[in-house]
Amino acid sequence: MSDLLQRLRGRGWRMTSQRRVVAEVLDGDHVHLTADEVHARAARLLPEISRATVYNTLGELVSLGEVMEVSTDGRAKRYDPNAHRPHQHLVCSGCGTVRDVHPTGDPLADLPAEERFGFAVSEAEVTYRGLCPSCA
Amino acid sequence: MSDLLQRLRGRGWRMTSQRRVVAEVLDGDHVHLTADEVHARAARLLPEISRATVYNTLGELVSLGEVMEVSTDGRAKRYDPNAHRPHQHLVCSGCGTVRDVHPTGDPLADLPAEERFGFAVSEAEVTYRGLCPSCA
DNA sequence: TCCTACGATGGACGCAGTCCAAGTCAAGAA
DNA sequence: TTCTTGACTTGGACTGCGTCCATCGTAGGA
Repeated sequence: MSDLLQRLRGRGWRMTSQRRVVAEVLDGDHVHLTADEVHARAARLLPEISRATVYNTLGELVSLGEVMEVSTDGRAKRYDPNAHRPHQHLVCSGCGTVRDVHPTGDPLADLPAEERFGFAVSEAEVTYRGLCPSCA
Repeated sequence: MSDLLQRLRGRGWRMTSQRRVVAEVLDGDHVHLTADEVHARAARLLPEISRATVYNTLGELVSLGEVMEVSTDGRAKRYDPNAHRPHQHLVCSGCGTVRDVHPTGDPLADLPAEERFGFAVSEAEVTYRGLCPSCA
């Protein structure tokens, strides 16, 4: 059983086959899937799983901090299982694929106090855009 | 007549009352309105304007580079009339309001070649998140 | 003034996501 | 092991945001 499932059990999750399958799909390869893609992959393992359950489970994983929600364009949100190591995203303007990247430097340091307008700024999200090798 | 309308006319736009009104709404105060908000304000000036027209006009303004599309959360896109001076956005996690900010430093410089994975990276979008004074 | 191609209209449609009432079942209690 | 119960799942309806399309209207050149 994966680390993820163990952590979830430790947090008092009732372990159902649906939740196990969703966690397994996310844990698999570190791609950034949409909810529908997660549903499609989960359904290959557990044909009767419903969309609502996938949405519920993803939402719980996000609020537990186990998964990151990424909205790169105005379309479907993507789910990033790599929530424990801070990182930013590189998005292909052609095909929409998303890669994790680890820039040097802290964008928060680039925002001087007089540009914060009294906000309590807590995080900076950076999205790099460009064309991936196959789209270029 | 505003600069915006003059530029549009110079680009061969057919000047209709609908387009004039949408441009006027965006040119007004530099808030970041959703398409629906633009429609509502436009309808105060021209009651019969349709949603489709507002969406079309906003789309054209974006592709002409006169307006920026900002999607801060997974919900409705917002339209930023300040497209000529490069800037980033500061979003309140409480109420969702968006402010333009001008950070020092270039986030592109923080992404080393070995983190670009062969992508032709052309831009970096930074979203700062935090609580605004009234939400804190 | 007339013509016509570009733009506006509004209603249907599609996708992403949420909600809800009813049914199911994981896991602790006995 | 079986019972019990409340947490979880289901699927279908619904909402919000955005797009599409056939038809109608009109800006602006001839």
